[in-house]
Amino acid sequence: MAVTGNRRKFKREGETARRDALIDAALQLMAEGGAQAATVRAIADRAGVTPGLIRHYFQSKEDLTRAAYGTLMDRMMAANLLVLETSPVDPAARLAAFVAASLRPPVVDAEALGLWAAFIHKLRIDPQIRLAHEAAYLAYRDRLQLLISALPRPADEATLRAQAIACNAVIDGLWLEGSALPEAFEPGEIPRIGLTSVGAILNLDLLSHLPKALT
Amino acid sequence: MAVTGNRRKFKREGETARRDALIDAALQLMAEGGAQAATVRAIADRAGVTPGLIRHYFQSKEDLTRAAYGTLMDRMMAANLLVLETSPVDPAARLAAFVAASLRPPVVDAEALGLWAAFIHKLRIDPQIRLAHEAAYLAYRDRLQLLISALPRPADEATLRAQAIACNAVIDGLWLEGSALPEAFEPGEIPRIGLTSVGAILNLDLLSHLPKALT
DNA sequence: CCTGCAATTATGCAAGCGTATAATTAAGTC
DNA sequence: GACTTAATTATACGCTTGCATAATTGCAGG
Repeated sequence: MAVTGNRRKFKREGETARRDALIDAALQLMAEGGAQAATVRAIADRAGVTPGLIRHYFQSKEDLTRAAYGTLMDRMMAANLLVLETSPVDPAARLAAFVAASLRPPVVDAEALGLWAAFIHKLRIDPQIRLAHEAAYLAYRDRLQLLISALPRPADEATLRAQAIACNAVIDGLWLEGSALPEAFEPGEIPRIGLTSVGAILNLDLLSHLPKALT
Repeated sequence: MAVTGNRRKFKREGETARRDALIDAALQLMAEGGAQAATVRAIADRAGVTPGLIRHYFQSKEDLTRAAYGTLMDRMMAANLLVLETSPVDPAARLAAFVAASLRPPVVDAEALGLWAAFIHKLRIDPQIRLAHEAAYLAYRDRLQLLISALPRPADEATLRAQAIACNAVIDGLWLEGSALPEAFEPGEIPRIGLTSVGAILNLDLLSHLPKALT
């Protein structure tokens, strides 16, 4: 990297910029090569700094990892909200758009799956990460349940919960398989099956309610 | 471990026994702590041997890892077959039993999920592991499709495929969430929702066809 | 009994890991 | 422009990793 003489020149950046850069680098590396690829040296290298700087902004590598997971969850949550903001008002169409968006790139993506897998075993060990994961999962499911409850029809709380869990499961399962084995599916097959299945679970036709974003 | 004097006594075992022991140890460790926990020393320690022996039975640690994944896939496949052998003859009841078995311990289990996650990123890198994964996934899905096609009703190939993918996705999604966050669900809720959802996708009542293995 | 061979252990090495600490330097302040 | 301070780099330490190699030892066939 940029070295003149034998000591590296550098520019001072704001704290948040550097923290973000380090977190980004860590997430990228974990997505590409799992947790083992995100070493302090590799992270620093990708962020364009030297390893020691990590310890200046984070108490430990574990601390950086936790911060990275939090950032990841925040981003996913924000992406979901964005989809809802730019989606129709008709309840069925809203739900269809939400489901379809969850079953396409960049959500369905091999690296996204890799990133998720890299954190899985930390869930069981680190209570802080576990809490963040639980909150994110429930937030997504609750959003789904809200979309379902907005449909024009009667529904009690218990079936709403069960339907939200079921729809969430279809989406997660398709996300998982589509990300792990993209070539095992035809183009557009995953969103289509997702809409059909969610529709079957909720007993309504979602495919016809999807805006022209479909292919 | 058992040491007398300063050199460790040992017993000679058959080749397959030692290989199995090493593979078992590797899988256990990966399930508990991810790929990073399965070091050659930890594996050898759990298998009750010294690290050097690994290189006597496997060309490298990567070689052992590949063998471990193959063994894992074989076991899962065998477990699925066993469920089918001890299940009823009525098509709907058979399908119900198969689905329910996939949504209970020991299939739904935090360590099983951890094991799966530990291999995920190797899928993208190692073609051998990727092929094994693809074969196992398609085998499971084909089995599911066969169970669906045995149901007493007309169905063309295309809808059969779509339904198999959808049912597989529900099962995978519920497996994933039930394994990652067991306390987010009531006892028995996951198999019940699984049967209901698969039933909704296939347009039939599976819950009433389940043998008394339900709780 | 003993002899030979393969299974197993012991030892060591080079590389990479996370972390601690000291030396530098960019940039704001007066 | 000297002075200060925090951001950044440089260096080093102890530990762990996968792997290679040499030294042992259990065990089967004479």
